[in-house]
Amino acid sequence: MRDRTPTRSSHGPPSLASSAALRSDVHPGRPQETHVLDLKFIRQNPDLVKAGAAKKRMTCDVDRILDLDERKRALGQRVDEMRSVQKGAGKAIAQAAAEERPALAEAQKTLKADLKGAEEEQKSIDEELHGLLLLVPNVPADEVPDGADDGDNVELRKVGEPTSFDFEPKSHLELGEQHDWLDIERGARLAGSRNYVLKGELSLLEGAVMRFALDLMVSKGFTPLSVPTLVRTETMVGTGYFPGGEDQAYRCDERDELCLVGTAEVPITALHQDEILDGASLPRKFVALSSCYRREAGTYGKDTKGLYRVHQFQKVEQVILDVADDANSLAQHHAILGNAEELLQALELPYRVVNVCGGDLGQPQIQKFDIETWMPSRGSYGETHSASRFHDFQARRLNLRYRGADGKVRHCHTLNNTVAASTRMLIALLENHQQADGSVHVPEPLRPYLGGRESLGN
RNA sequence: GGAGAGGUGGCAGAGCGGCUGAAUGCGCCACAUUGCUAAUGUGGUGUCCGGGUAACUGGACCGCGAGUUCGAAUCUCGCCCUCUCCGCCA
Repeated sequence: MRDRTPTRSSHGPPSLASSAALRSDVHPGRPQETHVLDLKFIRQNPDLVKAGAAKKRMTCDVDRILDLDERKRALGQRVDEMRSVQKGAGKAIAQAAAEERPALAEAQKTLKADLKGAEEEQKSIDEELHGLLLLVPNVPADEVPDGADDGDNVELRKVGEPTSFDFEPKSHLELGEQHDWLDIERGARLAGSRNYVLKGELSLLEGAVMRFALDLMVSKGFTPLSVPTLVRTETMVGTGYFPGGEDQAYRCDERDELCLVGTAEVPITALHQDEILDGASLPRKFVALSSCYRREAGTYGKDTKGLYRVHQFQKVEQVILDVADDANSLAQHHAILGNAEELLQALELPYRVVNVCGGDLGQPQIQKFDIETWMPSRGSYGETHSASRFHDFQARRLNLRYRGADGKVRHCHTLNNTVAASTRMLIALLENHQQADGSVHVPEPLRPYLGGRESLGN
């Protein structure tokens, strides 16, 4: 018996999706069992898991899981015993005189057949159990407010006031047109709807924001990374996006079992999968700039205008891998939230922070804070950042562990937050910093990245 | 894409059908010893599942999966990955 860290954990997304397609055959190089979750926790706290799912407005068949678990363990004992007998007999045969061997070997055959039958039963139980476990939602933290959808998210604070203008403000689309900064039509011609081309100063501004965000995080001790954005299906499962999020990801065809990531969170968090890190090396803080790809399936007719909802954008993402300590993780959660707030304040943008309610939470997170930045053309705050805390959910799936000072091996805790997502930052910058003549004020920290320019479009 | 080689414990590296969960070295831990450091000696040192309060104990794991066999790290097949050479290419 080992480590019984009394922590929660779990797995899997809400929609049933194609979990069949995600089975062992798609997980090369790793034993199927490893990224399955903490069955022990579910066994010991079934009601907590059920209540957690209910809070997230999700369903999961805990009773079926417990039933399978019990059968699995009983069967496991039987199989272990049979194998023990088989091993003993095998050794006896090895030592027996040559002429006695055929008879002894013959006697082993029935045991072998029984064993095989039991193993097959074991396998089918494992498969069903594994599939169900992948779908168990992580138990939300106590700090998560109750609620059904984003309308029930709780505002924690508002920083700055919605920008007021003494002229009729333009939308980022209008500004883009005025300065020939944005070509939506040709973007669509090149790549379909929800695609765009940034031109001239706007393209430079994008680069400036991304670089500023990256430098800000590096100055805070985060290690910059350049990571693959095309990853294995396995990596998507490990980070909790699959099963359930298949429709949101672009996938390569059968020649390459790869997916385009929707965020650098995926490759960064999975960087140390299957490793046992030295606890003294934690926390590991990473930041990466990457392209992000989102299919936006099921959003037809929603946010169809402009840069708000697009298929591809650039994003600087921060990720922390840390020890399994709830209080510490909560503190880190607030820290990464603070990092993003610092960026918004430096860019002189008004925003608010909300504590996402249970019903608006995904299956992997135990808590999420969203930052919404004021967007004049929407007349409201629009989501620009999302800070998530996962407990050991992702680490379990990724088999990401560390050895603590006490010598014990535990799963890490993982957290991540946006630092800056290009398109939504551009909307906020353009619209909040526009002047009466259509020029755009450049916040001080961005100027070094724009050759010292104090404003664009003039 | 073509041709070879290979994937074994934290690392290096043996093993090539039973006595191997795995030699040996390094690293690490403990104890001993030397006036500190270094050196030396002895012992220990993987992960996962299950049973037991515990000491302890059954089983699995030598890239992954399937197969042959009474028995596989060792043989066969499929897959993944790495390295070298050639070709192609930003």
